[in-house]
Amino acid sequence: MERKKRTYTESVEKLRNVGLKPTRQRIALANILFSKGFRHIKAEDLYNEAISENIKVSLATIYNCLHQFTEAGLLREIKIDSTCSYFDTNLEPHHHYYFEKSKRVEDIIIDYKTSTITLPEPPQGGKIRTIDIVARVDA
Amino acid sequence: MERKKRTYTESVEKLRNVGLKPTRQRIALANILFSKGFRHIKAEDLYNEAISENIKVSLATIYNCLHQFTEAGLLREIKIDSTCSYFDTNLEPHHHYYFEKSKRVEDIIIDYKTSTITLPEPPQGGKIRTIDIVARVDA
DNA sequence: ATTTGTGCAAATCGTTTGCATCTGA
DNA sequence: TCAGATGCAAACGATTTGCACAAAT
Repeated sequence: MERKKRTYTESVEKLRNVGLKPTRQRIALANILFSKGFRHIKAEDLYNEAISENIKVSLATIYNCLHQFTEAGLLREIKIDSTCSYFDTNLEPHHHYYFEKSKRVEDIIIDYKTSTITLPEPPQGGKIRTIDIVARVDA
Repeated sequence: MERKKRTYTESVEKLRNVGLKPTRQRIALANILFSKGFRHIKAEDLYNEAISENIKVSLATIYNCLHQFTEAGLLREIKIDSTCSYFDTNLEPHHHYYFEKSKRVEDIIIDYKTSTITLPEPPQGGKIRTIDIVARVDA
């Protein structure tokens, strides 16, 4: 009970900090997303999890929130599979394993002591926003 | 005329080599894909290009062929954007710039003299099939 | 002749949108 | 109060599927 209350307060704070009004649904989703370690989650999964916790929320709101959280810098969207989007709660620079059979995503922490990537300048003077590395695993 | 005929024959050969029956549509699509340098193409684009060259083909066949070509090792599918798939005619190991505004894809040839990537072992004993590197450019 | 490919239209799937209703400050 | 959030169902766009017809060997 105490723990639950603390999680709730933390979610409210987190939302306020990024300028999002702490509504029932946003608080509940933030609780799910941020209270038990790093996660890679699909909209559908988050929806099911919310429903199974008796949170009254629609799929449209799930999508809205995921995008709002991403824009606010609470999540990072990862594009791995053309059939669906994943959202990552780990904001630190890191990369991913993608298990193609189980469609699961897992973090890779690259050791930059033994890794260097040198890219040529992008043509047309654009700035590189991110570099995504995905190791696709046959499992 | 002579050049056209040679391209045609080459496409027929190429299809036979990978065990695909050289039908009108497959030959025509192979001509488009493989006769003018490396390309990154979407199903829709290939369809439009085919139509504008008066090739009688349906979108369903475009998808069939792209997948058959990919399985046969003539193309490589690249997953960059969750809204659509790209197919790359360059089979050499290389990576990509993705211009997010124009949704264009361009090759990066990484210089492995100055780049090394060391990944930890994938968990669960799966084998790494490919490593995809996408530099997302704000242009 | 027999196998294989193709076209079409309908179905599917993840995601987005429009709009009426509700909620939080 | 009242801007902003939510729910619902319908719209969407890329891709796939089922099945009758056509083409390649």
